[in-house]
Amino acid sequence: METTVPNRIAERKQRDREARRAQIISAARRIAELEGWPSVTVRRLSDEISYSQPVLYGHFESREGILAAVAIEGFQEIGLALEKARKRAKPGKMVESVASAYLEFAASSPALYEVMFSLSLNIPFADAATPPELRFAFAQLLEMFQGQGSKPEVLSELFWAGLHGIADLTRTKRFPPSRQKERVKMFVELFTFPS
Amino acid sequence: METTVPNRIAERKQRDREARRAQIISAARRIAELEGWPSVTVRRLSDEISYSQPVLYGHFESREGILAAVAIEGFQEIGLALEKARKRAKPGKMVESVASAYLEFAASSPALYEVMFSLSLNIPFADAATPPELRFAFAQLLEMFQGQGSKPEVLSELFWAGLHGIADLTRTKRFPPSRQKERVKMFVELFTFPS
DNA sequence: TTAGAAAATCTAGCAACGCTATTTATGATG
DNA sequence: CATCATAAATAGCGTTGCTAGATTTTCTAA
Repeated sequence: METTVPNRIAERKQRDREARRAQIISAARRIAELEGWPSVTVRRLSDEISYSQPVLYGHFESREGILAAVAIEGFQEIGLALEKARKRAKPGKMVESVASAYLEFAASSPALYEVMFSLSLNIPFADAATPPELRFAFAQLLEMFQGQGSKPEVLSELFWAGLHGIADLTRTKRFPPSRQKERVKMFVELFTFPS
Repeated sequence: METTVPNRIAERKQRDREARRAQIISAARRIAELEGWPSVTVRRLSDEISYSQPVLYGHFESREGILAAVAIEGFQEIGLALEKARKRAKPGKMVESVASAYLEFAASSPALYEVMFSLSLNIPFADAATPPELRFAFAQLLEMFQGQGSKPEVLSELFWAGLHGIADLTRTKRFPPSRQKERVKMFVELFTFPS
């Protein structure tokens, strides 16, 4: 009965640690969304959580490691959003529902979306080291095209590419937001096949 | 007959100036392609052209101004490549030809392609201040869908978005290069309509 | 309760960055 | 040759990501 106390202490320490980690990620995300990623500096983050800079490096390898953690959070959220859109869609409206959810996500958190794809992930997607959050998100798109078509893999890749293209070109001001509704409508038609 | 000599001198100076400007852009592009954009520092560039740093600021407002100039060069080149692909395509193969040319461009100069779209251009695309190179490139896509379909504008936007999505997701390792041929084939089918 | 070990945190500073005020060299003109 | 504008270099400012080493805090055990 002597090891229980140290365990409690260790557990509390770990909870504190995790809370602080979450604080860092949350601060990075908030600042990025308000002022852009260049404003997310290590000094600024250390201010934000009221610790000195080296503490951050006890949680993440580098500044980029922090951005990567934010990106993972983003993939988790978009995965859940797509799953919801897919499952709650009215019959025959799945493609439209998922497409809208995707673009809605990208438009409502532009900085988050930006970091999810600007980070040049050195891990190939097919690799075993690919974060499960990323896999789950893509699985939602795959699921959609399981029944129809001959090549669901390739088809969902193209669906993803199209959505990402629209989101990215809108974010970087290449596409006028004014025609967005028309764009989505026609895009959905492209990916809807007669049964 | 006294103003001819100064004129010649002034002309020579301007030629030198333009040559140096071109040198800067070319060095930036080369370094980026070999080592990535973070290696393209102002100090490195000034070394490369054998001038001190402030000279660079006589040509460009900032480091980002240099990247923007490289990006413009990229849009000019992709515009010409797409035009060529469109004009030389065999009958009925225009979509395939242009799509291949686009992806070929992105794959063969990844750093160049990256800077063309990572730079968050604050000028809206439709704006009068939009660089003509960008306009020309998009005009090639617009031209393709002029005859067919009800909304050529929207259709070419979607075509562009799809290609950009494929290029970007391939560049950031989300798409395995192995399936690329299948992807392009199916993509072309999506944008080919029965006449 | 308290001394000492271990863990956590901070201070201070390095090298590299973008950028610029100031000084120095160059080169055309009277 | 002397003058003066122009072109270029030197040197340095403020900020960045990151880290070695000093310092404080926290836990353990006599």
